[in-house]
Amino acid sequence: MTAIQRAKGMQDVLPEERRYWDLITEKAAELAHLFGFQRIDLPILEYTELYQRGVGEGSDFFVQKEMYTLEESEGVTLTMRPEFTAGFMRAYIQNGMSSWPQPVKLYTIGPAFRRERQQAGRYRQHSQFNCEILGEVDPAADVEVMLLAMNLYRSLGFSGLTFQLNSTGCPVCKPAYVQKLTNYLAQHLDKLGDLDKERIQRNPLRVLDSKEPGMDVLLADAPHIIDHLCDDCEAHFTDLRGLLDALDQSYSINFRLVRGIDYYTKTVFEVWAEGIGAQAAVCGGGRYDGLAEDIGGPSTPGVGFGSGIERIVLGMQEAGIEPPVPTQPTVLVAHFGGATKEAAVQLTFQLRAAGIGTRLAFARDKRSMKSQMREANKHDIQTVLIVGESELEQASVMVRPLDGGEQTLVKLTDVVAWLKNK
RNA sequence: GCGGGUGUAGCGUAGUGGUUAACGCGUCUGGUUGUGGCCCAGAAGACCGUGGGUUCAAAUCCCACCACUCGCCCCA
Repeated sequence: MTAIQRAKGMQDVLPEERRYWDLITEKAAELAHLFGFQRIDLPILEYTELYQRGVGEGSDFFVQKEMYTLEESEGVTLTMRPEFTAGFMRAYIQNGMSSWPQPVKLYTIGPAFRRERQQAGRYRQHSQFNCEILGEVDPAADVEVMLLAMNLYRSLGFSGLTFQLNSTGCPVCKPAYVQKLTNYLAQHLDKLGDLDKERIQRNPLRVLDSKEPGMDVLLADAPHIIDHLCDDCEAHFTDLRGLLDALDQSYSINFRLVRGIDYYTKTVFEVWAEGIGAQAAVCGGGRYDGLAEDIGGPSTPGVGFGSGIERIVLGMQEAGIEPPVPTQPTVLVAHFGGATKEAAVQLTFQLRAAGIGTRLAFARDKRSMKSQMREANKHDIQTVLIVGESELEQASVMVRPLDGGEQTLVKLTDVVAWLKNK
């Protein structure tokens, strides 16, 4: 493995693609601030226990196979964050945010790591925009994070977006529902594939988002969780829908939308977009009122979402959305080496100090003017400043516009003003 | 972990058994002495993914492996 090659599942973000990231992160931060969220940054490495507890000891499947874990010292391991929510909650508890004005609304943008086979828009290192409201049970908080996500994709120019909405209940009502679902599925074992039979054992809710053929019909008649919610969850869901309706925000109740982890409660939602392969979801979120206790802290409600930047980029490219190209210098300083090079370097930094984006022609010794002009042309330079010996004798530079205009001799002391008035 | 597709210069491709592997784009240089785009010329750049095998002869046929990619599993 000595090849010069990036590690499996990793991506280089080159300038051409980076401009999508710039636009996304810029819009995300702008919206987050508009909604009253504050940015924080969390460590990439956390003690492994945080994720073990957060996700549940039973889910050791991914703990062993899909997390990057390294040994810190004897018996102590650190894990590269596979997600953000547990880290948010840890930071909330550890920094005493329960004594801040409630609720606490936070967002962050950064990388997360999962050791899985890659698919379209799904990599081992991926970046997420995450928003969380901690310490609030009001369904209006759910609406805030949902609409923040939706507004982001709208402002980026997406069309054909849909909200997928469901409730996953709570420890009061979920177990009974899971039992009802299991019973129903048990009565139709003959219509299930091997994969779904295994899912019944491991996590019956997962049968709901099975991609096996024929499941649409079978699941349509299965018990749906929203018909089996406890009073509290029912009220929360009703309130949430009422608020969305009041906002004229459309959504699809999707009874097959599930979260496999126990700390999720009540609201679960996704935003779907086209053009990102088999994974339609461009964002996933929900309420996690049980998480704080799971990781060993005081009961703290929370709701939020995470959105994969790579998937958004993919969707934008698919939709033909063009982010702006970052501004580059429009002035190039050319020279002939020796004393003219020194003068050219001085002029270049003088222009930059005056706020004029400037590119300096590099040349170890001397370089043909043709070559320097070609360089200017390739970089969409509008004006070339030629620093030659004859010009220097007059304390001037030749100002050569590339749009076909005449070149003129300008005093060194007047160059900045000349360029600014142009 | 399972399955499909693909691997020839930086990028996109041609070449399907026979001399120094081709073309386009890109890069660099030049087309007289200090001036871009277009055009012209030249140069650099590929152990044809890797390793075996078949053959007088392999980029080309066979096998294995690796990588990339898409999907399944899983999805915090």
